[in-house]
Amino acid sequence: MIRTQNNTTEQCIMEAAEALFLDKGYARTSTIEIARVVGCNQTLVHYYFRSKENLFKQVFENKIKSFCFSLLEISEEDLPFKEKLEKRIGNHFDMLKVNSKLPILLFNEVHTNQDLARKIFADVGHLPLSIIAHLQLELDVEYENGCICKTDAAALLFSIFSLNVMTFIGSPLLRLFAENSKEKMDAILEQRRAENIRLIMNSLNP
Amino acid sequence: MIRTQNNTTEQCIMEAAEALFLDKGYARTSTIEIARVVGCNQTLVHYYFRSKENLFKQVFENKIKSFCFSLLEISEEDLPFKEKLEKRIGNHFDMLKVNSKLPILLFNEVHTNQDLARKIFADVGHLPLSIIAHLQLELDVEYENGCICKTDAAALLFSIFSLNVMTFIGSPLLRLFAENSKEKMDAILEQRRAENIRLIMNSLNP
DNA sequence: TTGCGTATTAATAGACCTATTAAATAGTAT
DNA sequence: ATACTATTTAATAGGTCTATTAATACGCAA
Repeated sequence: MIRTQNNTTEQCIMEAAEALFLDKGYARTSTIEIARVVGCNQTLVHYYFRSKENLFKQVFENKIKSFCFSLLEISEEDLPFKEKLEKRIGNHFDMLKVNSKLPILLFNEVHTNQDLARKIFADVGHLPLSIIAHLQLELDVEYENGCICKTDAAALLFSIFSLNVMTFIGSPLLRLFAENSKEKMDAILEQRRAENIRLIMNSLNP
Repeated sequence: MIRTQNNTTEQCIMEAAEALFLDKGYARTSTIEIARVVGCNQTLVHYYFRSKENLFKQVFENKIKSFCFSLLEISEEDLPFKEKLEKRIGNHFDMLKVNSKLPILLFNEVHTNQDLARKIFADVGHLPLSIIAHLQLELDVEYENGCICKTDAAALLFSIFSLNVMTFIGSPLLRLFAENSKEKMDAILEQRRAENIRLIMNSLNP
């Protein structure tokens, strides 16, 4: 058995599985291939994780949580509302940048594999409506003070989510403009980050 | 053989294939299942289309073209720039609404099945940069006239694309708010349509 | 060393999938 | 009817996949 790290076999399997699932999706990734990457027998994948589905759930459980809630987390800092929001949008973008292949994977499973999706998101639980309500309160205060226009919290969050997530789901399109240069691609992503923030902040103007 | 329409078998296969591909993705759809839906022998799928890949390409060839270029088509009407743009965003949204499952299917294939993606998009050809350049000219004129802020055409198109497409890729999220009511879901989509237009038009303000 | 639990392997059952082949049937023109 | 073509079917080769089973190697405590 050849291991890439000095990790346990179990960890190696999870790492290989994560990379392959992100690259090729759930359906196109086989336990045999995961084992091949790790350099172990395919039986071990089932020995440690019992089933492919279970492996998937264990690998992405935490990532899914942070993916779902990263936009909703309340920042601790006591900054003016608009600065806090700008930071929040940027943080969300940055989180996506280090998990750039996660959105398409998750949304594809949700759309095409309802069964798996239900099992996965059962653990994640329901949307924390209280947090959205909290943001709504903040927005209402800003509105009363004439700082922003009347704004629906859920709609605002979905707009932020759309712009940020689509940057990475649509990355093949952006790559057409990057001409295979990693530097150009990074520059384009930076532009998108700034543009997404600008678009949202602009939309709040009274 | 049971046919749902008085179409030819070939058409029935294409229709069933389209529905199944959109529902379950390429990898999870089998030619056997397509045949089962049509009510014919699985061999017929290969008789008419030679391979699953070929069937996929034939089924989606036209839809892919319109998906790629719908945002780029130049409207014939001679309206003021801003009205033309508003219409364009709305038209793009409406096109997506009647093909709501197409975006996740296509982006998933592009991300997870480079091979198929290359074959598909070879036919679609390259981005018509000339059209983007044409939009840039219009934007520059508007800017000179002080009607809008300095705006990059490609960035603007990507923002519109992001907001509109993500409405449908992210529809499972929106559904959480619709509480299984078709009417509520339609209302939410209408809100998103208006909100996407508002966001983009707002972003152009000088 | 023996014994025992853990880790690993080979072998394989049982499904399902794509694609091909050869044969049967339906349809149509002569 | 006959012959020819188009359509449809059954059978199956050949592949891959998930998961299980039984056997082997390893590590370590007694």
